[in-house]
Amino acid sequence: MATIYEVSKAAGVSLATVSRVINKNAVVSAKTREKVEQAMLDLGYRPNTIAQSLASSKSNSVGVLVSELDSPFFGEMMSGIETELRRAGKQVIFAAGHNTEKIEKESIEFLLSRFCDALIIHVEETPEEYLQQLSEGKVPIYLINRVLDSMKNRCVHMNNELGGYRATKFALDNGHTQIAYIAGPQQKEDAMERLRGYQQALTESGIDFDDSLIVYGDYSEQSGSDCYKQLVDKPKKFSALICGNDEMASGAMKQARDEGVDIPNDLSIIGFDNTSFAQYLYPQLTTIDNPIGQMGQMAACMVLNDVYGHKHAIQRYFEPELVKRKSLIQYTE
Amino acid sequence: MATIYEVSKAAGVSLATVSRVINKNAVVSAKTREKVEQAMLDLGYRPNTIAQSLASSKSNSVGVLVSELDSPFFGEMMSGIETELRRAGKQVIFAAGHNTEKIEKESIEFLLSRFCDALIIHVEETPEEYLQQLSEGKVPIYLINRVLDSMKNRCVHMNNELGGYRATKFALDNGHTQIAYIAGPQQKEDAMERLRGYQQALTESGIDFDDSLIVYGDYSEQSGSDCYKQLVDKPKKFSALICGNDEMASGAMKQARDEGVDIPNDLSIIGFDNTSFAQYLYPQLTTIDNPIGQMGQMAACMVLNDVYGHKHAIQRYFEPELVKRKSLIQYTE
DNA sequence: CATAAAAATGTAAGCGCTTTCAATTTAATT
DNA sequence: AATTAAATTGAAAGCGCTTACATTTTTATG
Repeated sequence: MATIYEVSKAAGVSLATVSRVINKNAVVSAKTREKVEQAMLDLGYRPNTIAQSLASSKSNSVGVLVSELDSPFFGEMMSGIETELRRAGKQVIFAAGHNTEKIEKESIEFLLSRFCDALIIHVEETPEEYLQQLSEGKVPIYLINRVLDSMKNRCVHMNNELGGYRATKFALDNGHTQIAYIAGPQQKEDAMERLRGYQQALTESGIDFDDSLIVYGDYSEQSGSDCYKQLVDKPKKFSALICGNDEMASGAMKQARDEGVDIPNDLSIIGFDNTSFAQYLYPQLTTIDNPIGQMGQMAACMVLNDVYGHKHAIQRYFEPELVKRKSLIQYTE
Repeated sequence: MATIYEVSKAAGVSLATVSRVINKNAVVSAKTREKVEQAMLDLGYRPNTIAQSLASSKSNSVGVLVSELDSPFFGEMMSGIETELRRAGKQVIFAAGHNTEKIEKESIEFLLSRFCDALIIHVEETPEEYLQQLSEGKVPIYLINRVLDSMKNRCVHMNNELGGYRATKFALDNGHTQIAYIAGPQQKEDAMERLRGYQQALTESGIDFDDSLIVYGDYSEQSGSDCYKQLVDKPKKFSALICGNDEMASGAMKQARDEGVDIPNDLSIIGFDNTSFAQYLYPQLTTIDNPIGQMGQMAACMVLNDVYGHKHAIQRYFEPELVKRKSLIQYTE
């Protein structure tokens, strides 16, 4: 592989000049630029990124921490990030935190030890203080779906409450008034926000919401089934069921069907996230789209702007949209 | 950040000695090792991986090319690879090829330009000649689900034919004799292998297989629905349907249900791959497990052995197992 | 034209590590 | 104790690039 030295020889200029045309950061006369470019072409030269990194103390790589690599949700997020960063010639390093504080921390440290220029992270378990402390370090960190006041301009998030609201509003608009809710875990902020949206929509419609129509799962499919059972055991009836995510919606649908209820004719269901399998369910799941891919892309753009001097338009706040499919129909007595 | 130089000062030894204890590749007396280790601890020293790479011309990173980052199948594969490589402190760089020859090539070049020590790739479109040529280059490449004679010992693959055979055998064992098959695209080798397994199982059971019970899709869910329609339009009846992958199985199930057929009571269905959504389907899909996660892990182990001198046990060949769930039942007249 | 200012280019010192080869210390042997 | 072999250690030359600073060339100005 040709080195910058050979290029400089071939073009009859100095190392520094070649470096300048590579990096386009200092002015080089058109004539010499051409000579150099021709030489690079002739030699099939490609800069050694490692040497560039060492000399410039920029690794041109950004670390990304997700909970799981094999999840439709994080898949979309990774895809959004990778597309944007690769277009800019940056390298992306993914690591998985497996929803464990210890592993999340190790992953962050692994990423840092590889001299990432920035970190984009979506973590559940890492305490705020640690993030805080990290954000004061040399490497800028960007948060997805988590907002710390002290670093607001490096957080991108979605309005979960609005999502819960829109799901509920849609059920109400379709004539449902007895609407049950399977919420995510109470200690998760997003779960509580979604639930608040549900409550708000009901209140707004003048419907007293009834605590007995709310149960709490853990976002897993199994818990969706379990919660459904809890719900039907209660005296209170309902014609629509809103779930804190698509997994639980799937579990609830299965359980309901096993108990002989016809979806959507006997019961309407709405999920949340618009995970890729939502359309594989039967009936196809009406749900709230979580624009996680776009959010990932935005985080990437923020990194590109802040760290590499690009000028992308930035959006830090996203609103979830309703995706109408087949699991909810008009309420009929 | 402390450098190796400061460590050497603190320990009262030379740079070379510190380097030796870091890399554990040359003998250092116990006494000096201790001194150095203490110094590293005191200074919170961590080697600069970039400098290490430049000096050793090893980047300690391996590139991985998948078709999509947001796919359950590749998700599992990536997860298997990442787990194994990170345990070894190696960095993984993922790139997506999007099933396009051009992008696959660009991705490979991107990975190469980042000086990966090895490449693990799962590509569909890249022609054999290019892979061939690549494999003759400096950077070793490892193939998943594709076997080139010239580099057999760097390929890991699964017996697709056996998978098709086992699916079909299971249907036969459950009394089905009229078994339809929705195959993947004819130009894909794995699709044809799976189909061959189907044919072999039938032949072995003394059943003439009937070409009119075989239709070809493109592995997408939509094509599963379409193929199902084609199948029922034909005069030939069938009590079981085997699909070349889970997506098409899902499509077929949907279409069948829309036409009023009850699965599995009227029709049994088997998929292939055991994608994560297979258990979200209703009824839960009986399918053939594709151990893609393990295969990824194995590819990682091979890299670790060949490139970094580890000694992992290697398995290059995998057999797919049947996963019994609820979409196939005993045949009853 | 002479001169100063601006633009372009070159020189050379690192970036933090690995590794070859030589020098030194230690252990083994007679 | 002298000699030799083996085991440790150190010195120094890179790895391929960036960049501060110096130098040269070009352009502008009076």
